[in-house]
Amino acid sequence: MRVDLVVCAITARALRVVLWRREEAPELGAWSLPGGFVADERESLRHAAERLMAERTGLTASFLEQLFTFGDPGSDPRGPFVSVTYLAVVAGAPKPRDCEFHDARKAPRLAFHHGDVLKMGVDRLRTKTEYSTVPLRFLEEPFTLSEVQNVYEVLLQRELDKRNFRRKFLALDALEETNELRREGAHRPARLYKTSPKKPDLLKEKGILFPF
Amino acid sequence: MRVDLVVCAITARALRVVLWRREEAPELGAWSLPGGFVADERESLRHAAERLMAERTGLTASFLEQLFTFGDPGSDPRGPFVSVTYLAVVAGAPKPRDCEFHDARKAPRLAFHHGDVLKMGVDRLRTKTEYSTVPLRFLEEPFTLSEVQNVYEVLLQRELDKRNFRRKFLALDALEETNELRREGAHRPARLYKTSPKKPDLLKEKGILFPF
DNA sequence: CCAAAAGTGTTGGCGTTACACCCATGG
DNA sequence: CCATGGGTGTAACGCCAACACTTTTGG
Repeated sequence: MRVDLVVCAITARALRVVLWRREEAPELGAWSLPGGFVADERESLRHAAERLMAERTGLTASFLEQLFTFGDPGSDPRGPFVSVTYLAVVAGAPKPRDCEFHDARKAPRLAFHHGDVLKMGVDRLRTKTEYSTVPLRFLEEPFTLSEVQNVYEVLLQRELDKRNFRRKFLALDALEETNELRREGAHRPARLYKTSPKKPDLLKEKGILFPF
Repeated sequence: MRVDLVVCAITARALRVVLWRREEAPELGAWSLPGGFVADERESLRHAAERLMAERTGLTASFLEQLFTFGDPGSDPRGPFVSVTYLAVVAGAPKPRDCEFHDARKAPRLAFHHGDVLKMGVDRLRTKTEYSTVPLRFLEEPFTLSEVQNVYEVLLQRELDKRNFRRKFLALDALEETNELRREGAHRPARLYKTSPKKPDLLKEKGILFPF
């Protein structure tokens, strides 16, 4: 049983995913997603996902969620594998080890079923952006509201109105104001925020969403 | 590798799920979900789900979707299984073979992790009710608008306004009007509808949802 | 004093909700 | 003619989207 990962980060106003160049046949030299095998019958799937993420990329996920389980034996030339896929979000702009971040919209053709997995991961992320605070996981704490808005704009692929975004996002009550300011560059310093400790990602309470 | 099923139907204004009484240890006599093992490495997960559904309940799903893959070896006393779970919807009010429909809100305690699976299935169904036409799969075609409204009311667990429901649901353009009428009982006959052939279940087009 | 990003309120339009009566039929 | 569920339109309200200027800082 395999675990395959869609590992996402946001840098330079674009969504990036970790790709990996295959070093053996079949599809030698093709791009693929990082992944590997569950160690043995005693390892949980989630543990395998965390372990493989560390082993393959050297990164730690700030959000990790099961995506889908592919179990169509004929679809992989390497053998009749079941592939459990995970979506991972990484905070900040780290450097992965032994692999590269690619712009999610300009990803090359991927080996095996990995193109489908990537699409499913990115779609899920974009959908969640509309009704959850998962996008906050792309940021290192503390962060500014402008940084939050930037993450949402990248994921939703459109610009948002600053005043509306701030009013609406603060109303979610998902953030905690700090007294610190970030001063950088020749302009007014920005107030810093942290995620509120005991708030879930889901916003089903009031059907709150982001249809700006 | 196991496949376990949450099989749902709606009868007598309540959501029902198929439960199965275990006939062997451990948990002999306890209620559980229908399921079984994937036949061999050549059988796809979806095929296994369809096959086990037929074998265990004698029913055919009008909607079948993968739910989640449970892979925590310590959680099942029978062994270190991976359990791929599916959500199934059955149209009409059929009689399952060798098992029983229970009211989803009054389900007894279930064996193993099946309580979690049931909750996950019912939650998913209720969530999908708000932004998809999956609930139509509970109906045999052709159906009346009142029957559609009844299904949505059962799933959303509240009453909906008849005029608003009709206007909004017809605007989805997910139904096809037929010229037939259903005449039953001492009242005006109801117009019959079918699902529109080429409409997807998802209504992401216009962010349409059901916050009545 | 200039540039650059942070921060802040109000209004009009549209979509949602609330609401009551007539219609067609069988018995 | 009576009971039963089918079928239909409008008006008030609230929420969403659009919009521009002041503040604070570094250089």
